[in-house]
Amino acid sequence: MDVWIAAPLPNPFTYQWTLPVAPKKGQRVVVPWGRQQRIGLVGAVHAHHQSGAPVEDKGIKAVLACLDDGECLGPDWWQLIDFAARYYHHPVGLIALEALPKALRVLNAKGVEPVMVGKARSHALALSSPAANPQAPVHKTIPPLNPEQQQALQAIDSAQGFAPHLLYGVTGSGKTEVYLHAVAHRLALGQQVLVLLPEINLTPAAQRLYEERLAPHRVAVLHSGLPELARTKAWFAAATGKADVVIGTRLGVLTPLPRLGLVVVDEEHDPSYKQQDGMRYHARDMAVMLAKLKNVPVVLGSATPALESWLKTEQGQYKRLALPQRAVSGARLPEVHLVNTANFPPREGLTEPAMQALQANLEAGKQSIVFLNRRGYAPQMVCNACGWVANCDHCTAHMVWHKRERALRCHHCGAGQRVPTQCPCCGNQDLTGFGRGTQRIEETLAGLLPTANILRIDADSTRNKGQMEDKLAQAHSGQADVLVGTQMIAKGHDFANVTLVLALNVDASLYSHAYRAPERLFAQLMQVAGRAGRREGAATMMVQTRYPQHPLFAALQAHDYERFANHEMQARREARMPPFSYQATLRADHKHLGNCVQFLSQARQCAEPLMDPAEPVFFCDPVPLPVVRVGGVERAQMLIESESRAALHRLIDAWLPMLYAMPGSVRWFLEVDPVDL
DNA sequence: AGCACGCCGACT
DNA sequence: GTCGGCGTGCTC
Repeated sequence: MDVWIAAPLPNPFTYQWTLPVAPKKGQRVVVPWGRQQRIGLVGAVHAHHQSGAPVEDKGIKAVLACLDDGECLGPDWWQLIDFAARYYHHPVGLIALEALPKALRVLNAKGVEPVMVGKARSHALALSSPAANPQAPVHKTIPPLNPEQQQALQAIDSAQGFAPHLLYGVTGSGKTEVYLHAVAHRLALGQQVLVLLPEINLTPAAQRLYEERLAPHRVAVLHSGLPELARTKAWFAAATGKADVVIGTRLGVLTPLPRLGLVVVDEEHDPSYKQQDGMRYHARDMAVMLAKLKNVPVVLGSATPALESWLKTEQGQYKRLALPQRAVSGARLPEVHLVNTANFPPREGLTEPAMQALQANLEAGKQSIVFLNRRGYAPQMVCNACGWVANCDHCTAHMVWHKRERALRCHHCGAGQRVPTQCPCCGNQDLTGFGRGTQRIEETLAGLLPTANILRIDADSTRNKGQMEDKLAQAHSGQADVLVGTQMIAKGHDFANVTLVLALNVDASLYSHAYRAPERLFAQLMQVAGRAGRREGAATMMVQTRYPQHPLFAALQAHDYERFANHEMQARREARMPPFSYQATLRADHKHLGNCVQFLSQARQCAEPLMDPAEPVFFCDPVPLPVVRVGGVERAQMLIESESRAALHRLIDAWLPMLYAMPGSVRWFLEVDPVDL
């Protein structure tokens, strides 16, 4: 019988089955593996094993124990795992075992667990009660749905079988209300719902909301930040069908959900849905496949849909449901002003008009947001005497100065050190920061607006448990006058009193070599613009830029995603870029870049005889990554492209065994549908 | 991925 | 003289 092990190997291992109970696909088993014992998952059960009769084969080791009845990991789940393995060309064993909580995939030090048959395992881990707070559920007034929301809801509720929807609604148009009603509808049918969110930060508020509105239904939350036991419990609640709503980040899509009736992917355009290590899957795409396999509807929601999703609505593959108005009457999208930095040279990163607007908004008792997608105090620390720059020892990158923490930190490998008191090169003590991050803008604003309460929200200031919630509470209560932050402040939060948004440092994304950079910037600016003017009254957004004539800004000023999407789509169509072509990359990592490049060149040579002129697949030259060295490892990659998805995958399928057979110590992996190249 | 074996530098 | 660095090879 086949057993999958968590190892980067394309094939399962074959074992004998000599246990008294019959084997079943999905069962967790303990097998001898080399010098160790490992937990594996039963894959295909060969015909002669069905009866449970032992096989006389001295060369093959036997399964030592079986740990459960395999009920949790049923055929539906395996279909999704198999799909992921085929589509992302990643080993089944790694995908399947890494999708399980650690407690289920790693043997504990005490030795082999007892044989467990039946549902014993799920009872062993008691579920926590649904609502953590015992007080009576608060029933706030639920806003009535406007006609567009009702129409969208109707479409989702009446959907039967697989039906993908794109809920396209401006920020503040009440997408969440539509989700809640659609979820409630499925719960009433006795089904489970999976709700995916792009970031861990967004889960506490969502959990509160769903629990409050859908009580007494049970809500489980799954993300990588949970303590091990909490994650295991939530996984069991989902996998045994005891949880009705599963709110999760991308890993949630790999959880078994036996009663699944609806999938929701909020902010479906968000690049955080793309896993950036291990199996580099896109959780949104996996969610659509999950819905297809389970034959249930799926709702992708966004104010600025990914071009991939938008194209599918144009081609009729997804049904587009539009929410064109803000749900709160009187709430208006902010007026967008562009401040040309050629005319208003910034001082400490801020232009005169921006400063005046912040000052005026403070005096009016309103809140402002300053958006800057760069954390730390300064992205570089330089010596004013000799020009020395603090670089990371392990990466081809500058160290970022974190003034508050008195540290230099590498944002690529995480290495840190104390801030030097003098230049290590010339001994000069005049070391300064070059460029600006959120800490420095916070400091500048504190000087310029001495009476203002300034709050910084970024990955550094919200690292500790509860800090994010604390900061959000201060923002909501009105205690904070100015919120300085990275994209973290742009996502999902509903700040009632924000009437001014200032966006800094956007120019690098306008003419970037990364072809998706404008799409990303537009989505971020639309999203952060959406934080303002959520209640009645006027609101303003200011963008400091050297390129105010860039077409992206015209679309932003008109709050016109469709104009932007049409423009961008046309450019992609003409350049035969995704979504009009399909891509994969082969990445190679090694201590020496030369070995990476050589490996990729050889890999390309291997692929040559596999080429079919009728279905062209193009191999680009191997190139070093923009940041060549990270953590002491140098990296290169090779882009592979085709206008036929099938042709691309056929080629990779034939190529993969050759890659596995290539000698040498270069670490490699394939990435399908890469988002940043 | 682990985990062993194996061959060269700085230490009790 | 060893401890341990990570290169390389194997796992039914």
